[in-house]
Amino acid sequence: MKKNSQRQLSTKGGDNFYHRIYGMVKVIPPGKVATYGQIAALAGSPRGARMVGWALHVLSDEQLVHTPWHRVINREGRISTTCFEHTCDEQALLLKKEGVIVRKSKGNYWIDLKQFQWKV
DNA sequence: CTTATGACTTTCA
DNA sequence: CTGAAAGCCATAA
Repeated sequence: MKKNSQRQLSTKGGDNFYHRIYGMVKVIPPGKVATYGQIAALAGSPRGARMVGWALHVLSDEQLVHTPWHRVINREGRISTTCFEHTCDEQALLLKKEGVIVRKSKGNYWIDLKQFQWKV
């Protein structure tokens, strides 16, 4: 039997930590933000930051409404992908409404993690 | 089943 | 300090 470097049967296990990620994101209080690594660590995978991004990426529009994905940002306290589409603008707006100070710098939004990073 | 890529993070030089 | 590479799990082809 070869050692599977990558899990082909990803759907195996039943309890996908995807749902855990969603739960963590939903637990983020308003006016606070969390990083992918933080959510991943809380979800049980300290290095699963990418999965957090994927998890949010695969979320349906209706799920996005129930999930404060805008409170999830990268380690720099900045929005990833250099802003996908209008989503970044919406995120910044939502965060501002919650009281989070979002600085705009050359098309990128920066958030003060020292002040707004969600701490358990 | 294998290869490649991704809303990321951390470590080494 | 900056830059490059590896690591991680899952999805797509």
